[in-house]
Amino acid sequence: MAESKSDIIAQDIAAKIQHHQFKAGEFLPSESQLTTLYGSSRETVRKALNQLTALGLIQKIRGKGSIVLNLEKYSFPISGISSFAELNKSLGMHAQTKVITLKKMADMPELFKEKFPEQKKQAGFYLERLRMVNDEPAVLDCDYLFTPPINDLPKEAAERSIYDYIENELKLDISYATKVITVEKINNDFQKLLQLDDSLAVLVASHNFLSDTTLFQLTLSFHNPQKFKFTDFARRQKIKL
Amino acid sequence: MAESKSDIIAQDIAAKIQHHQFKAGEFLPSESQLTTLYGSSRETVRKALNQLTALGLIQKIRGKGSIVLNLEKYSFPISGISSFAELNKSLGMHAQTKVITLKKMADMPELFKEKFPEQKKQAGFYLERLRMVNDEPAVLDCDYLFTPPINDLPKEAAERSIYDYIENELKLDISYATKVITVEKINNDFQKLLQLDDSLAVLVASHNFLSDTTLFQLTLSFHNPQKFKFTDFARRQKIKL
DNA sequence: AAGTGGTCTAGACCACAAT
DNA sequence: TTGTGGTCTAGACCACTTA
Repeated sequence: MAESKSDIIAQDIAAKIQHHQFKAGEFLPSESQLTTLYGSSRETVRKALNQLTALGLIQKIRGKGSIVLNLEKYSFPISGISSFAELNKSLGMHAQTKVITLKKMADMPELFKEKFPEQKKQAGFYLERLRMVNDEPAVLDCDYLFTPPINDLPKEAAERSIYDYIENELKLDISYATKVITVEKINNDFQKLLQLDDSLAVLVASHNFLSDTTLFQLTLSFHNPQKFKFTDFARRQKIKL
Repeated sequence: MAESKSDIIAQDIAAKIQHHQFKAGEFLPSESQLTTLYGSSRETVRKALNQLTALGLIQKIRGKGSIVLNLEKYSFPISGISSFAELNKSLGMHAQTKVITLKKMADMPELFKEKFPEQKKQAGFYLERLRMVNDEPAVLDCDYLFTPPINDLPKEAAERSIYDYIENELKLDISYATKVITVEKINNDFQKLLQLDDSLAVLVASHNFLSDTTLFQLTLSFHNPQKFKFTDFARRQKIKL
């Protein structure tokens, strides 16, 4: 992946925090110590530490040092764009994916036209998957992947991880996403699939982009409200918008 | 405030994007141009651009330039720790805050003990506020502010903005927060206050910290599900956790 | 006074895009 | 080849904490 030196340092320190080699509440080695430890310049070390700060792994305190934050205590943040497959791996849940629909279409299905009215007609793949956690339906994921740049989508990729397929097979660079979380009424079919008593579900709607700003995927995730949990780590904004 | 040079540059460019002086889909001046424009080194300009990248205002493309992203199109992200008062200002909604309860306590109310069972007994201020948007109840905010470091909390501050009070009067440095969003049943009192037909509400529970990692505030925000909307901008994670 | 993080600089070299 | 962003460096100076 051509990782930079600062990424490697960040990765290494992150792993050591995860494995409690650096413990919560304690200080990391000082920047000058890390500089000699990793054989790099101070700015490079600082770049790595800034990544960890943004993730909520550490907090830097001027004059004192970088303290390791207690993640587990406040429910660990799952931010960034994470796919379902990746989520399972990092948490250790018994999860399963059932592909309900996978088909090529000349235009988006009605559901997407309704939820994303600003989108123009475009060919793509429609994918519907039910996510089971501990053998109970938890999430219904509906994806629409635009056909350029996604020209093919094998069923195996849909069952395993489309992000892995897109990044490693198609060599596309997934970069960022905008997400909107709301509570909505859903249709009977979906209600049955999710085995809900009520018609209300949590909807996470997202636009997903490549690094060249191409919109390549729209997603509608319908969550069982009882099982829905979204955690976030946020730093106070310096820049006023 | 002691703003750094890179913060000023970031602020300035952000403002120009907001005012459409730099338009969505177009490129910013190149880094070397910005360097001469702001009379700073390239690394300082890059630091500013990195902030804008993290916020989702721009996307950098190697060999081409930094492109301004279209925020409005995909519902503008309100991330970071934002207070209700600040939110109103940046969006332009007619909003109002009614203080229902404000009292000093020797220990947390039952509701907080239930939702934050890991917390020990500690004195503080309990604050209950109803947020009205367009004259309809939208959010019920319940706060518990620990008494060190919050030793006093005037009613005016609660009505206006406790964050403004904490930062500008008490001179404390609010730094980060962890948030968890779930859907929960609420009690009858809250249901009436929010004028809900159903007993389900969206709960945003947060731990709020100062820059020295002190936990100073717990918040339980109960949202009317019909009016709830949470938007997020997320970049793909390089570091695996 | 010594150690820590915060900021800024000037310059170097690389990778990629456009021509 | 030229211009763009990506990374790294060595050094400087400042602000804060601790002793």
